[in-house]
Amino acid sequence: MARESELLVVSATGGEPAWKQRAVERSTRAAKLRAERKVEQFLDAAQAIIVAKGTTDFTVQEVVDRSGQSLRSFYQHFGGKHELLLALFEDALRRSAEQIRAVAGDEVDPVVALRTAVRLLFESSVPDPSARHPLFTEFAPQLLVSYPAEVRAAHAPLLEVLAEMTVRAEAVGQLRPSLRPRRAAAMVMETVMFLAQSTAIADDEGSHPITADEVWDFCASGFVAG
Amino acid sequence: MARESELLVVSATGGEPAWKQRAVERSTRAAKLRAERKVEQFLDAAQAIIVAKGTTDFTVQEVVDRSGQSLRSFYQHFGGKHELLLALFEDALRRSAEQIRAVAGDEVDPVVALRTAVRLLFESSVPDPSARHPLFTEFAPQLLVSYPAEVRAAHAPLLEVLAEMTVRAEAVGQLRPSLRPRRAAAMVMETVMFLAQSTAIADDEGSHPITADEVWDFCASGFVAG
DNA sequence: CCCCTCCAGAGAATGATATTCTCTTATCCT
DNA sequence: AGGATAAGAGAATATCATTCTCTGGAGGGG
Repeated sequence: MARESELLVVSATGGEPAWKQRAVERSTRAAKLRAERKVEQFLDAAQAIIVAKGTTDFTVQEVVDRSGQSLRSFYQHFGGKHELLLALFEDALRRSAEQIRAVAGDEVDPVVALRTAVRLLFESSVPDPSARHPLFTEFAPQLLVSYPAEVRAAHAPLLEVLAEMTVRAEAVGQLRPSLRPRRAAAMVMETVMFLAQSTAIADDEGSHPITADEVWDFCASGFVAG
Repeated sequence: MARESELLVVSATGGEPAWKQRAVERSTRAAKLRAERKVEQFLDAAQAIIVAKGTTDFTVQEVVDRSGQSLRSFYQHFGGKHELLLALFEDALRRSAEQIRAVAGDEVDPVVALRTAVRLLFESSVPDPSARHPLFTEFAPQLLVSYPAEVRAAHAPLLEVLAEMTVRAEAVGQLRPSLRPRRAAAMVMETVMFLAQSTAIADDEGSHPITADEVWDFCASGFVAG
């Protein structure tokens, strides 16, 4: 078996022999590229299905069919449907964070930046059948109960953007003194996303449909000093 | 057939004959009682399973077995599993509303009452494996996407309690002027429940676990005048 | 008292999905 | 080229929810 000589070489060089490292690296890189391509095909297919059906109630089979690949391959790249959803969710949140940073990143007044961020986030999070921004919040709740850690990880980029803003706000004395800035950012993020979600429960009679401005108003007077 | 003479009698008396009305009434009342007993057995069984397993991922079969009844009967009393969940959810929220009213109902200062309400609601909503208060919020998200109207209805009693408080707060000038009181109550309710939910996503490293006081603090400075 | 109807128990049948397995074919690396 | 590895096709399995069929029993009307 090669295993033994490998071990000997390893102990001689303190690692893998260079050629092997290179080979493995090349091999894994190629494999990784292939895998990434495949994964993206699955993600694209799922995304397309979601916008087409306006819901996240798709079957794995649909994704497989649409991506022109096989179940076999799907389960080779994803631990299960939940990983696909998580990937989509993560991606959507990452893009949302980027968008926010792009639009509000160089605003000098941190409170103004936060207002922009809250509005954008709210609008991205409201379950809107118009496809521009994928309705990624619809499945977040389900994931939240089953995979809290992963959801937390997915939230990270967004939390980062908001935290930068609340930190700046604190620095210029615009944050209510008793609040830790990151804590405030987390609460704002979750509040905005969840309130956007909750618009689903109340757009029948004229009473409810909460707006981005209301949400901002509600959050803001919770953490803006004064 | 009896049908024809029934119709004659009906047209003669402007309704059912009294004996028949009574009989039907007695019969339907008995049936209703039986149905209620059955329904409660199912609800109790489900409740017990939830606290036993610490999750809402039970099967209908488990509920049926535990309640000592039959699938047949289950679907005779519930339109589906979701109705069972909804019933449980509704019940839990109703009880929570009652509890809040009992504890904070005769507090003169509406802001103090609201603080009590927020704390109680938060503590009832946090997914805590300790069984005292059933962890009813876990399945709310799933229901929210599928049965928004029913969820809205389930929220009603709680919303009512909070709305009474915000209305009183407004009356004594303790509510931020730009906020409509019922709107504020809705946002507070949803924020508290959702933030309690979100504690699930972050109780690993020492950073997160949000407390009831923090949530109160966050909400309060959003709607208390000044 | 007997029959008849309706309720409900037991559990098999169905249907939808996720997940795994088997066999075979294509692809890539050395 | 040759061997490993990925991947396609799709059957098999597992898990549930939901429905169906058959059956027994209890209560009420004749």
